[in-house]
Amino acid sequence: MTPTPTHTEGTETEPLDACPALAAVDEIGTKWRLIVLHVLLDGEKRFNELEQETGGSSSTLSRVLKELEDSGVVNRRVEDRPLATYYSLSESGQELTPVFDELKRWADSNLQVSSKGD
Amino acid sequence: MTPTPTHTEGTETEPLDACPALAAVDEIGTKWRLIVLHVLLDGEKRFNELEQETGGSSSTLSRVLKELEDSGVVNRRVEDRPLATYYSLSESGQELTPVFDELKRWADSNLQVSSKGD
DNA sequence: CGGCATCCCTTTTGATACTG
DNA sequence: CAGTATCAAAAGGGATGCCG
Repeated sequence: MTPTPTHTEGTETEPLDACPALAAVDEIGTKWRLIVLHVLLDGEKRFNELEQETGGSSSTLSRVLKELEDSGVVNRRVEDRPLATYYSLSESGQELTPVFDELKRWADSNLQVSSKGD
Repeated sequence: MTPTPTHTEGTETEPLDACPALAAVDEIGTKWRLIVLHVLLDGEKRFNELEQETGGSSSTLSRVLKELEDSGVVNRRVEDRPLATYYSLSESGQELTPVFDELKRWADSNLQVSSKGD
């Protein structure tokens, strides 16, 4: 039965990008972007620090950081004095906090940190 | 995959594996997993429907579905009568709702469906 | 130190074809 | 319809080296 599925809008085109959530997934839904974003939630970091805290290589960081900058979620600030580059979350980037907050909550409830007593 | 944080555990600056959010990213933080999860949030779907609604190929769906089942976020149900397989979110999977809800909210506020024509 | 280019290996994804 | 296997292509990611 159910010849009339209410969810079938009859759209032949994949409205994947038409859905805000999917659009978001497309923008930040990759492992490294999420990792970098998460680290940045802690505050402004230098390229150097990101490498260490994320465990990613410079090439990877360089790429992801640029993607994130392009997406407008990350801000880059160059300091002349000590001559250092600082990365931080932009306004929209910081608004991702609740997302990570819920993710963390979910993980805490449904995932187990497993045996970390190694 | 598996970032394998082989960094020096001597510092407490990179508790990547100790962070639940990162563990979650590791479990569901991939494009296809997020897409499938999102579609499943709409309700129980057949393999067939998932292929069309996600736009993924059978091999990709098959793989991702299995990963999700393995993670315990997706449940598989085989119906004998019409002989059909139904996929749905498990308890933990459904608890991802707030995550996607926040993600959608973020996208709606910070992302714009913008120019999708060109 | 920040960042990029290059080389190269690994993972992901898709097409296609085939089976139950 | 559901699901798998194989193969080839693409993207991801790391190591190294180099330059500002």
